[in-house]
Amino acid sequence: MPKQVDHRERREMIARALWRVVEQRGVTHLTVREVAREAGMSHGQLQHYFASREAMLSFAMDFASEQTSLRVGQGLQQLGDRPHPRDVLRVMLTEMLPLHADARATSRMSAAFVLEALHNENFHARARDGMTQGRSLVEQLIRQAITDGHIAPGRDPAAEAHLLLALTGFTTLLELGVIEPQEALAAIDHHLDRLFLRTPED
Amino acid sequence: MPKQVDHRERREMIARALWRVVEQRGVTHLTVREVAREAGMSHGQLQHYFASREAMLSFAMDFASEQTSLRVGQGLQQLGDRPHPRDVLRVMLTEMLPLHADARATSRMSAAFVLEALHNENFHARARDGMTQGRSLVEQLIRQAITDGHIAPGRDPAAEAHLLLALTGFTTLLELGVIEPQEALAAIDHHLDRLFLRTPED
DNA sequence: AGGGTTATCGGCCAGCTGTATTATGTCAAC
DNA sequence: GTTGACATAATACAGCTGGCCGATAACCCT
Repeated sequence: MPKQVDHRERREMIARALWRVVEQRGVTHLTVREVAREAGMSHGQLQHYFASREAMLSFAMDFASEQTSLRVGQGLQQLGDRPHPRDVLRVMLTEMLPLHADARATSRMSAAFVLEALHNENFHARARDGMTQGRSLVEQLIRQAITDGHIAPGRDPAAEAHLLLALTGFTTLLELGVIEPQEALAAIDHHLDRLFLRTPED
Repeated sequence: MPKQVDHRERREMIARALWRVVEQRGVTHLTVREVAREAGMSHGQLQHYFASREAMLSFAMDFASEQTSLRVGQGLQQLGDRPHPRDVLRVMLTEMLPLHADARATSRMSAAFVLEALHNENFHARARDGMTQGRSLVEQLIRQAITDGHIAPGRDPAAEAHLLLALTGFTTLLELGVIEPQEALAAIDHHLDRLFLRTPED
């Protein structure tokens, strides 16, 4: 029944199957055949949508980034107009940590991707650029917050941005069950509480 | 010339070869044959020292933990008697981050190990226990520092311990070249500066 | 209605994987 | 000097890997 098919949609479907394989069975089981099985198709069919394993991985990773950005965007939208920068940072952090099913899938993809990126020039550049962009974003947000009087002027925007990004280190602790989600959230709130000044309008 | 051979020594030599493979070529190239080649022996010989691939990985990981602990211990020794808890935490953090060759090797091993541990019950328990132990250590250190007046009594020891452990998240930023080592160190010092009180005897 | 495109399937391949087995060489003890 | 344990090497093997190709079928357009 080969109707005309939406390739983009099919690829996303395959990418989600790939995420499930990574999440449920681990990177070592990330093979073309296994992904095809998870997606409910033959590996011949899968090759019709991805010419190579690398192309499949590449798409799945980009898609994971997109979906994470999307979740962050949705979280920000719920904060309404002119949200407090503290809440903005909190949304960004919590959506990047494996605190719920969607985030866990993309988080594991990201971890596996980074590990491979260290020995793949193509992947490396993209991972690096993505993170550098995030770093600039956070730093700019902090600068603005200082200007707006939400953060003490003495704080170093670069160092504070680095510290916030480093908090993605909670990922490992959460995944291994060393700490519970609410403990991670409490620690993040502690950190943000000390970063931001208590201003009257809050 | 099969003299009597120190098995432990041989295994450590193989483990270091395994680290080099992981560091230089990536986890995907972590195969019995590749490790044997890196160690300069036939894969038949390697099998004489490790009955299975899993046994080899297991040993290499334990050995990485040991060596990391050793480096931390050496760093602490250089601080002399009764070191300031701030310096103790700084040594622990800096030895866990990929800031020099030895640390980078064990750090990458650890990252690969965690990723696999999520789907291997044996590995999972050991990774979890190791981190839980580290968590307790840091938390106890903070409690003592509060008692000794180095940290404000209002601080939550658990949350502060979690934040410090989360700073291992610098690993990813460093490995990808998003930030430079001195930037990570500066951020860590910023954090420690705010955690500890300035006491007269310092 | 028919020709061209697209979709799907199944099997094939060379290469690599971890493991098991066998053969050969080398030492120490009796 | 023979025996037995140990060390090393080489090979065999079944299974899986990613990539490739041909067959078949379903659709679209003219």
